[in-house]
Amino acid sequence: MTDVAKAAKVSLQTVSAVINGKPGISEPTCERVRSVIREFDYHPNGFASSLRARRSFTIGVVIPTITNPYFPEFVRGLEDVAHRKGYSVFLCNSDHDQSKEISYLQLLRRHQVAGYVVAYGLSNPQGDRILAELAADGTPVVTLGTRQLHPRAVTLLSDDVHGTARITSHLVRLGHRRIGFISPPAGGDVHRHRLTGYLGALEKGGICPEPELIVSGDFSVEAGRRGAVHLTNLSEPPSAIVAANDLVAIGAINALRRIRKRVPEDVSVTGYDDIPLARLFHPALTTMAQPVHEMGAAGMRALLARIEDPKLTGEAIRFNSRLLVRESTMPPPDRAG
Amino acid sequence: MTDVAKAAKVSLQTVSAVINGKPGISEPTCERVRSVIREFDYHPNGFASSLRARRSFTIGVVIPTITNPYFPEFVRGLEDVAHRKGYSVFLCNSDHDQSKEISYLQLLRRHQVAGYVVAYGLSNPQGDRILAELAADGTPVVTLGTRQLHPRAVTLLSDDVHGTARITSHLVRLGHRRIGFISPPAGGDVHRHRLTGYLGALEKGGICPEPELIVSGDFSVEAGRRGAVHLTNLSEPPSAIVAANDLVAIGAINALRRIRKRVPEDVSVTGYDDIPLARLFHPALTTMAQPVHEMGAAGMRALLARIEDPKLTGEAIRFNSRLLVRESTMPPPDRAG
DNA sequence: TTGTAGGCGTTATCAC
DNA sequence: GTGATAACGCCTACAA
Repeated sequence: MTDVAKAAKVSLQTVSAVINGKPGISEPTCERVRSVIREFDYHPNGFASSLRARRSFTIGVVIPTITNPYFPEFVRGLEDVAHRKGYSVFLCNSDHDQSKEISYLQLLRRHQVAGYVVAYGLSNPQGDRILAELAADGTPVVTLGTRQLHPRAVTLLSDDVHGTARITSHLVRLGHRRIGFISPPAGGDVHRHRLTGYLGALEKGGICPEPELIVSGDFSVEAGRRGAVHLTNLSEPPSAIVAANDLVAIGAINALRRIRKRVPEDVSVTGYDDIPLARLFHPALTTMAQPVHEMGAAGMRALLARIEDPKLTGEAIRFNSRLLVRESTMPPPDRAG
Repeated sequence: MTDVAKAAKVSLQTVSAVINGKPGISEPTCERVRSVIREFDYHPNGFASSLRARRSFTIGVVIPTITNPYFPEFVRGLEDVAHRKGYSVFLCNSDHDQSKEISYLQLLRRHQVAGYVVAYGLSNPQGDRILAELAADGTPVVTLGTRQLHPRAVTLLSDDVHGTARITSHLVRLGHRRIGFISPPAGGDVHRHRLTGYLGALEKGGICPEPELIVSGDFSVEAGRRGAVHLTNLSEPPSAIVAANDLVAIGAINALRRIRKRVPEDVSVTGYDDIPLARLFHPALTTMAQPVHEMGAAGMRALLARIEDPKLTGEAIRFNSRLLVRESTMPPPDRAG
């Protein structure tokens, strides 16, 4: 920068002003500086400026895994608004690994990111503590999850209880009485909420829940496979399966097909999330659509608002999911069920 | 850090040495410093250290869109090895937008990333120039694409010509004579290579290519839909379709299903890439599997090697794709064709 | 508008 | 092992 200033015969501060588009520089000077910058192929050093300014324009984002198509959509939502406001996103995959999540959080802290977005930090006490500390210190924090970590943090809440109740009820109304449930990872809040919704819907339909119909899983295709196999091996297999998400549903349908069960004729299967491929799948998935992209966008808007104005308090933003009835569900083969 | 040094009654440099795990510090001192760090809840400032050390441990990665499941796999490959060596990844979605790609490249340069990985910078002259400059200056650059940008850059090459020839030949051997082609974005190298492969396979099979069977598209589901509709509306529709990738194939199959064409009974469809869902789809996709994760891992290994030893020269790493015959292809309905 | 001085939090380089 | 001291590249002030 010093060289540029010399070559353009202006002061250092003028160069700085030109680079940062500050007012008070005459047009010809401005142009001359710019041309020298091009000529020297000069590029400002972000470290130095962030160090000095004590602020950065990058947002740290931690998600479990970019490999579940749900998250790319969410990240796009975040990015779209961040980029529009001149911020960029530092994305980290925790891979459902608590220690990795923590090490990324520390990495982000070293990078002095301006704010944090953490999606489904799966009941990680240490990680939660770090985030709560951060929030307490006034660093803007947004979480995608089930509960508010700290009064100053923003939480993106999805209506898991209601959503699961909704899709289970859809099955009940169709006439299903034995409805299997492949659950989210045990121990997490999502698991608890979803289970509550499922049980509530059964109760409302006058169906007595059977423990053997509830199989524990996670959010992977593999969990869907295993769950479906397990459920069909029951002496009295279910006529419908509520899967933890679309990936699980796809895994379940796949396993079912292998053992010559037709979906939905023999057994209905529901997903959750409405990933882009859900409607393209065959059979197209009946699922609860979450406004993922919008959740990301709203989360980033809330985060940036708090970066610009640190006095803003925390809040919980609720998002409603929508039941999408497609091809993977129908009345049970035996309506007498 | 100064505070920590004072409180632990040691010199600044000792604290620095402890943080960076440098040798030459006695165990008790080390422990004392660490405990003070914890007590103060001190966190090193990455800007300052990168500024001073003139190096950073982050790698800039630019991909077209995280929304195509091909890229998450690639990114995971990159990340897995980067993380293992203490580097982190700064991920940017160019969204197939040239100006966005350039602005991200500049952003990364400001962030002084230690190296660049750019995937399919789709024939962006300005972007190519920036990368070539970077490579010329000795900054490690890895591209995933079709040609080497600069003798010092590393290029991850996939065998598009051969791969497309391979999968087209598969269709020819099955007895197909009219084979549609939904192409990658026109004008790009991938387009040219794939087309070459397709035409070569036809020629080898003694089939005269028909321009009307070649429809231009891109890498989206929508392109598959449009392409399939267009092809089936031909007076003599093809009995098989070679799609640009799995997403396109899925779009095509979907459109076909809507107009009551069965896949593969009425028309065979092939994909490319073998995204995770390809084998789960119904019908499971016949496709060319690219070793995407390995490509990412190898790319990052090559990049880190060049960061550690700048004298290393560029190279081209070739990856072979594998034909995976699954359910979406079979002989044409009318073998007389 | 310009020049100069000082400091952001580290690390490198000395001599001790 | 330690303690000073000088950068790293940029920004803010303040006086000119």
